[in-house]
Amino acid sequence: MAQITVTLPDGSAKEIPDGSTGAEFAASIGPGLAKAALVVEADGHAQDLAAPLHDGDAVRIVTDRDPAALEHLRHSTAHVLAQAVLEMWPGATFAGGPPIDDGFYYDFELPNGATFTDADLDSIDARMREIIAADQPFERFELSVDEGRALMEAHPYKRVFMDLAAAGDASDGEVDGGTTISFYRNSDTFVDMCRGPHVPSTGRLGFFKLMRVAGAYFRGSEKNPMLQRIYGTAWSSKKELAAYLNRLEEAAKRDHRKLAAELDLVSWPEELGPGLAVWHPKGALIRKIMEDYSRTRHEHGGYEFVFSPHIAKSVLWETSGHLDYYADSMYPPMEMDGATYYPKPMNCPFHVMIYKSSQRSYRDLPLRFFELGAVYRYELSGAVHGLMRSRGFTQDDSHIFCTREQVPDELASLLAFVLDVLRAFGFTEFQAKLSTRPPEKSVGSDELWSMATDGLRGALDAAGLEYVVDEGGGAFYGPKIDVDIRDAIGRAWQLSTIQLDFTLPDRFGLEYIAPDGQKTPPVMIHRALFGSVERFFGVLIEHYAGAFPTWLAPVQARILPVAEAHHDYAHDLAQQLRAKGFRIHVSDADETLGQRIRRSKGEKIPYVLVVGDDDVAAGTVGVNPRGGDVERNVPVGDFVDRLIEETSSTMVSELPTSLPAASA
RNA sequence: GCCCGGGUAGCUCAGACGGCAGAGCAAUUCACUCGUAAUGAAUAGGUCAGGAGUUCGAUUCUCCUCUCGGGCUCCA
Repeated sequence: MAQITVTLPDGSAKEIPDGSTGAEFAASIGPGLAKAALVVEADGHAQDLAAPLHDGDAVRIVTDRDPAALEHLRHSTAHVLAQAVLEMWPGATFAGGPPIDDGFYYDFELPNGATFTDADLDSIDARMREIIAADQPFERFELSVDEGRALMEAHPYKRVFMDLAAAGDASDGEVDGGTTISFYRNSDTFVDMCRGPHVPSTGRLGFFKLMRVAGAYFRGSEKNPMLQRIYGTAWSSKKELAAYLNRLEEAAKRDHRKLAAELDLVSWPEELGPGLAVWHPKGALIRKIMEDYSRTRHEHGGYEFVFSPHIAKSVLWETSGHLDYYADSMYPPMEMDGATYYPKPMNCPFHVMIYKSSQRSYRDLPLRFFELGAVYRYELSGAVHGLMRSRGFTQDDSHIFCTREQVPDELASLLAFVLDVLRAFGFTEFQAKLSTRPPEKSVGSDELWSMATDGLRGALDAAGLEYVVDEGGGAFYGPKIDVDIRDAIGRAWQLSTIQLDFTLPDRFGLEYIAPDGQKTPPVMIHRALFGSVERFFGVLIEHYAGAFPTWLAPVQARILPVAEAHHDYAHDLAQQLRAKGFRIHVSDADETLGQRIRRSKGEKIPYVLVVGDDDVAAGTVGVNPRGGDVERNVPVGDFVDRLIEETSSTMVSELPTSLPAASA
């Protein structure tokens, strides 16, 4: 038999018989590897072990320890899910079922519009485990598009995928080339069109859990029928599965809606309506600290504070373009004195009005307006989510008006400013996203859009921030940079946004007098740093699991007198600490010491101070720090130093008095 | 808005083939005055989300509405 030559990852060449499959190749390397092998990569394309290798392939064996293997495993588990459902619901059809972060899903349509229930998940799970126990091998084969259509005659959604593939649209995947379609069969009763690769057989699977059922539009469009989606998670070991489920529990404990109630921060009374919150004293105090810090930083960073009303006449929103492009998200209008008023969904047009209020010169620029502006957006009822997504929220909104020449420096210093403030709140990891012109619903010339997009790209490069590009994800008036932060348990949250806008200045006829005496349109930069004060607060709650750092904690220390004899000392000490600017509470309630400590710990107060006979005599305190060991007989002065040290970096007197980079 | 699942005391949750609603914590009162995560006793607290229907009788069954959660879509 003729030999072919393949290249191994270490660069060495190996001769194997022509027609050898990946499995035979793996066996020729070593029996241990053959056992661990899931798929091979030939010329960068993962293929399953049953497929033949070709002469000249650069071959790599993917084992179950390889990150890519997890995807194969999840994809294979999705097939097992589909097999189980199709067997259990005769007449059911299926659409797409890809691997995703942490697991997989599969979309189905059940006969007569039937739906899944949670109880179904249990029986589907049981059937899936039977399929896995049967250790069915995954077998790959290829058909032409016509043959494929015939094979999938009972499954219209699959035929849509095939039609898309035949039309050259590979975005829906599961296709080889476009003329030929690959299929995977793992039993007499189940075949799925699929790009693969898969694990060699279903016996390799098993560490999975079906998580939930959900509705999902076919191909993600509201215009398409809604299918029944089943989500699952899958891992390569029992330990990893358990760790994942544990992570979910951990995240649930941090849920800001739960902690907001437990810590008495915010609530959502039914009487107000969905997505509308009231702030309780402790939540409001933290918010005030956040806002004060933000205001001070902005003041030092060369911003000027402005204010604007909550409603404005329709002409403003017509000029801005919001009524043309954003009306779906706006609250309905109010008729008054023969005019039509809308609650504001954005602050921008008001700041534009302030710019327009006088003749501007290039000497005035850049102008940086800042406002904590409440906006109202009619979010779909199914979209509201605690503080993260509400119908009324406060943007820490800034609009910068500058010349085209100033844009690069301004953007660069802006990004640096944003990251610096986020770091002060304890975030250290960032991920940026550059969003470009939307395919529909946008204004402005191509030339302006590409100039604006290049400007943002330059700022990202200057900041040395890694970014991904979201094609078509921009606002209707311009491209944008979004900055995601990563929280303490690794989740990403979208917060800051920087949007470049050549359009609004044009629509409102903004201008400044350039050095040459010509009237010139300024460039406008929209920027939110927290994004929304509400969402940022929600993220902070989850990031810190409610245990706010001392500078943000609503109560920084609670003093507990051991007995009545120590009450005076406790209150004197509290006055002394308050005089230094700290937030101190005394609990001399008629409760045992243990009870009061327990309550204080539940409130996640940074320091519990216990004072008794020893302390009254020596001028000391017993310090019980959050998450630390008790220290007895600490001199009061030492404790004050500790508080000062923990809070000084965010105290107003210590804040930077200029922008952190460029443009000074 | 669409699909699925919930809503019982301030909170966490039991409960009932349809027959006067239950616990723990919290609250209030009394006693206890206490050195590092729950002192004891007593009291009060609910139109079982709202409305309609079926029924002798509905918190329980059916329908509608509101609302919350998980998704889809969207988004700061």
